[in-house]
Amino acid sequence: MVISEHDVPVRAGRPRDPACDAAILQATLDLFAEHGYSGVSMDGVAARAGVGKATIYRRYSSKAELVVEAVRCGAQLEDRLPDTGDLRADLISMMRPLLDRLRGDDAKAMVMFAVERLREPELAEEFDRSVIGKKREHIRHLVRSAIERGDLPADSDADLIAEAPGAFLWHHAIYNLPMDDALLGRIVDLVLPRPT
Amino acid sequence: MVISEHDVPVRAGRPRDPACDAAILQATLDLFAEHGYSGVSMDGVAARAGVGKATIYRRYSSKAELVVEAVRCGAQLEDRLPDTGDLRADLISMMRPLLDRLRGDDAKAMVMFAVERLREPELAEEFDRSVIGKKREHIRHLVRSAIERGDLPADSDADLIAEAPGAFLWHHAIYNLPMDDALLGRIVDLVLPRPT
Amino acid sequence: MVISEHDVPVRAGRPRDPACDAAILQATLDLFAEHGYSGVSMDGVAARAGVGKATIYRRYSSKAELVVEAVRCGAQLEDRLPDTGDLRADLISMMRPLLDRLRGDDAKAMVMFAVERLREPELAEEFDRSVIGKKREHIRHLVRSAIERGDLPADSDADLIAEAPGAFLWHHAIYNLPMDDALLGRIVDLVLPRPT
Amino acid sequence: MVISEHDVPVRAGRPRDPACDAAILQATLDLFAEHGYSGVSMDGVAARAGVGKATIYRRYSSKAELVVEAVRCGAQLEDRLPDTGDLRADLISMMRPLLDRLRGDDAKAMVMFAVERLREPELAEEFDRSVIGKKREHIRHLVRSAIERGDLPADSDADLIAEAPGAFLWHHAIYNLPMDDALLGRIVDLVLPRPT
DNA sequence: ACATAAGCGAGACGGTACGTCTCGTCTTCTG
DNA sequence: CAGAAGACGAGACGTACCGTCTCGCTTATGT
Repeated sequence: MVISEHDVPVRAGRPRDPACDAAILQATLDLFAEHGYSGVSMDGVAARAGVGKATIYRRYSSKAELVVEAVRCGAQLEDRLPDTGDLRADLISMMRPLLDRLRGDDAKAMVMFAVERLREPELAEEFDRSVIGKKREHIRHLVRSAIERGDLPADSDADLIAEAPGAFLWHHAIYNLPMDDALLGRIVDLVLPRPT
Repeated sequence: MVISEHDVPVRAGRPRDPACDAAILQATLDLFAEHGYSGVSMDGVAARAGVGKATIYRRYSSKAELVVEAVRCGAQLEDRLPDTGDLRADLISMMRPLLDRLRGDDAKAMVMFAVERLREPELAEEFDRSVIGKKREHIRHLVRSAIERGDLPADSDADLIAEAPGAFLWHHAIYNLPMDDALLGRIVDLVLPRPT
Repeated sequence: MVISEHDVPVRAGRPRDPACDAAILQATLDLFAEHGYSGVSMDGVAARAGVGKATIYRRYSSKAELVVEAVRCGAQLEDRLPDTGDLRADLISMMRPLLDRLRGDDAKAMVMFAVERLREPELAEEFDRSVIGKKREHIRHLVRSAIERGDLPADSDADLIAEAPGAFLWHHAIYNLPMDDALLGRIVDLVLPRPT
Repeated sequence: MVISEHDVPVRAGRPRDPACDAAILQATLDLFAEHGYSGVSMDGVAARAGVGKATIYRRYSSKAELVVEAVRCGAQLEDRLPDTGDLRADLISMMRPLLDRLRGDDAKAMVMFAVERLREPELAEEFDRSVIGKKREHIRHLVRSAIERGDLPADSDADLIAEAPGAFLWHHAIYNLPMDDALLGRIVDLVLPRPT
């Protein structure tokens, strides 16, 4: 029996040092958190990571790409998709992790990531498909289920409701509007009919 | 006899050349639309406008300020702030120009501006103060008036309603969701109680 | 009467700062003398001269060009061309300044200059015509005069004798052979018949 | 039983590949002739020779050493050192190969090598020790022998005569002076007393 | 009427970051 | 173990840009 040798192409030469990967990303995240995007300099990252500049450019072809990747990796964007039958609760529990991140230390990083998403079409597609898309589709599914159950009027605008969580949370994050815990409730109150 | 010394301060010496103002802003807008914020360079603007750099810095104290002003002026963001007493109509009429621009040829520039706003903290403050702030405040005023008139329940979330137009429109623009004329109606339908 | 305004083209803009010219050349010479060609770095020159790198590159398009020019200017290559009727004395007095320079602190710089001469054909022509050429031609003239006077045999190889001073001195300098005062006498003794 | 451990040290393991030696030197010479010393890069040599960089550094400890060796081997600078008892003939026969090379296709490489020798101190030492030194010393030996034989006056300047061939030939090559066959005779005629 | 204050085009200046390149070493895998 | 491939730390190179600063000239005002 032959093991498929195409899966890992067995690259010749010395393999990339994983410790460098980590050091670079960590240094980038640190500098980014401390001084913002323009405060990240390649020489700075290299120095802080104890790494040559070439070692960075071997992995990322530009500062923008480096920062995006650092943030993406640093902020593990994987969420659960709940479906309990209680639309309000499901929506709130889906919004919660995003709210937390947009409120925490990673906020800048998150926003930065959203920014680069727009500058790199490929990144956008990948991101939308794998992260945003699923959540949006799941919310649409939840809303339609609620309509079928009779919890929501038949003429509810499922599509627009599905956009509301992302739209409001990002909007608040971007414009530095208050991001307290009550916000989630206010959002569902606004876009869903009050339960009688 | 009264000398109006406040209106136009009657500066001595040669007055600023209005043609320069126009040339500078136009060159800035062109470069911004073509290459984004970082593609705008002061030397580039000066060259394209046929103007010395000092002439630019005499008007704007930094690149961020210049770009903000250029986009603001170029996109005519000084919209009318209607107050007819019909909240639905007022909201729709306030959203219309933004929708049109986000749909039109300037869409790219608008989105890029929003993007760059996030990359450069200096840009963000400028933008928020001069562009966003007034509209948001006006919508809040409209909603509160509607509540006072009894057109809206007393417990309506005026603040959140005021965010809805911007939040949804930008969200749709950024994620390439449909931007048809019906969108405006759907938004107000979602966040305002249906008129009985 | 109209002064011809074409002579000095009245360049627009701020004129180059002569203090920078001086500072740059001096810093270059210093570093070159201390650490050799590879010890000259553009950042180092800039720092030592208290000048931005752009200010250097505005004047010299590369490190090589900068160093050549620094050496050329620093080592004022203008010599007298004596003609006393005493060939031995004339030759020695023509060799003396070159010997001194090749022996002194500028030695490295001189050699360096000779090197760059070979790398840049244009520089070579200019140099040969204005500096080397004249001296070589003058020596040929002196030798021919000596032959006419009968101080030298009629079949003397004037051309080769004219090369001897340069050939030997540079050879000694390049190969770190002794450059004492006696050398000049030894050279003329070798290539000129001993006076009886 | 005696094991000859001195002649070929009988190294354990795989022996060095002679094909690598050749490929490395050839690639180095090619690059050197085409782009000069600074145009030779270790990565470039490795790529062109189809060889790993370690394979080069196992043979030569630095770029300077590699280039020196390449030029020395390529130009076959290990000339014979004749000693026939006829000083004129010996000198001419020692100059001949250098003249030929300085006239031939390798002229550029030779001159460039001499040039680069001066730019990189490391190069200079290598070159002088291994190439120049031996020949100079041999000529000195020949001249002293001629003096002992009485073919040359006792007060002849052996050291300076020993420099003449190199000094004049390189001087002519560098300054594009005529390099015809007669040159060799003219040089010995100038620095050696005519045979009566 | 003419000095003076300011605007203007051009471009030099100090500083800083970028992205590329090379050197000489180190690390892996294959023959 | 040699060799091919190539990653690694260090650091110089030459470019681009920012925001400031001179130049020499032009244009209004105000006395």
